[in-house]
Amino acid sequence: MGNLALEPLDRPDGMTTHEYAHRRLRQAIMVGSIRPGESLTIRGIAEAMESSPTPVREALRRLSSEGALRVLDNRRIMVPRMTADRFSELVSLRSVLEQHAARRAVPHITERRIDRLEEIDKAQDEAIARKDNANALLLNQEFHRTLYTANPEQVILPMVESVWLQLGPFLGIAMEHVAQLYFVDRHQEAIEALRKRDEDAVAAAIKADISEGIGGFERAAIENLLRLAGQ
Amino acid sequence: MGNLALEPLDRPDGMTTHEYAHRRLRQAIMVGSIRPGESLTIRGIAEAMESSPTPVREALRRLSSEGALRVLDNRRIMVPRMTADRFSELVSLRSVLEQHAARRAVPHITERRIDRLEEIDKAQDEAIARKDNANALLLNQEFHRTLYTANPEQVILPMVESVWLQLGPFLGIAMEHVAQLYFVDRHQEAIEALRKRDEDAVAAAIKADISEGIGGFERAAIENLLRLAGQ
DNA sequence: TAATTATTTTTGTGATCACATTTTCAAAAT
DNA sequence: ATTTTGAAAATGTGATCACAAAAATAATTA
Repeated sequence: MGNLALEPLDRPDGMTTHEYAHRRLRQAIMVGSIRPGESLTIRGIAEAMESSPTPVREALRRLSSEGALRVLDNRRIMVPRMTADRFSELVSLRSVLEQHAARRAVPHITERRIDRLEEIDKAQDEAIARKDNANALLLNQEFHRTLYTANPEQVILPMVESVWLQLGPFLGIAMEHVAQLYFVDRHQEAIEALRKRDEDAVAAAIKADISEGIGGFERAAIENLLRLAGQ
Repeated sequence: MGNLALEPLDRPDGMTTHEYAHRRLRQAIMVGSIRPGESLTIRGIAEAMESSPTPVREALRRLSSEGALRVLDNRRIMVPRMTADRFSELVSLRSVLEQHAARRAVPHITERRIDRLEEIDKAQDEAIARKDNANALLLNQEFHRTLYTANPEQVILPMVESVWLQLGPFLGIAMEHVAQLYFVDRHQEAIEALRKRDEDAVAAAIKADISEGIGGFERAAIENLLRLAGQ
């Protein structure tokens, strides 16, 4: 045990150990680098990041509250297994949640922020062009996050990120078994709608972006992927 | 410090200390018995429930991930202050989230469960009749929870409960300053719609239940209440 | 050989301690 | 009287330890 693939993240000083552990585990899960079903041990993680059980446990509690981890009756902790049903539940929730977040952002959006969205989208296109899946995924997230945080009163974003976190492991599996991820980009549509402050059009663009993106996986394809991954 | 109004909850044996602390704090926040802005100390809570810092800290981490608590830069922990903007953000999110949860529950609902909903609603009506606000609130929550958990794949409920948790402190304030809470009951409508398996009608009933219930507070009334409570 | 039991190891949990930071409160200075 | 400075107390944090439960391994039995 102990061979946990946690790439060391840079740690701004002043960051507490439990916060660092949280970030590192979170990222690992989000990118799908911890296999669902594999059980995590507190001591194992503590050793892997050269700290002690106390802060690691705090990080694990947070992640389980965020839906990223599940605590079994045996008190074992693991990344939840994905099923086709859960997947479709998560995707439909993501769609509803992000459409709403987008709508609530529109009244607060500034031209400067729209320009920033434009830049992020361009960077994402470049990442896609050079087949850099991982960075394309991150830039896609940043696009959405930048849009939603236009709203200064942020109660939705943590929930959106929770959904991303829960979908992460599946993306990891997909990236392992599918040579090239198919990226949809409705971002230009969203940007145009934003410039017009057209809430309905923005929501429509986000909805399309999600349903044609991660929502585009057919049920059969999902079950196939999960079977391939031995889930 | 120290005099924390935490009514002792019964603790099933086998329940861990941090879980117990989580439950107890959660309930206290949900009912609004911890004043927003008041800062919580780990040692204070530990002392109040006769345990030690370690499990309390885990409980606090979970609660902050659930949006019930906020960790300041000074590392102080408090129940977030409510503002009119945040309130309206939370209510609109609640509406969207619960409409969706209701829709996704409809295909899985059984007659038995609808009967159960009927019973809960009756109990709530009785609680309202005898002006038992606290229990009416709890029964209302149970009604909604019972509806949404018809869906076996539950990814939405934690988020719904997070919203409840964030609205809790405001309800506490409202109950202090308003003699009698005005309860709306669109539950019968929801039940009838459920018997017909009519998703749109169910969602409409839930939407009305929320917008006429907690959503019915006028902005001016909210600001007034918050001012009265010294927020 | 397969199943059962016993032993050993691993693991989660919570209390305690030491340390650094922050807060609080009193004394001194302006 | 107000601000500034200093000491004391309180607080968050993380490492360590002891204990109980669980899992893994070895030994025994059928």
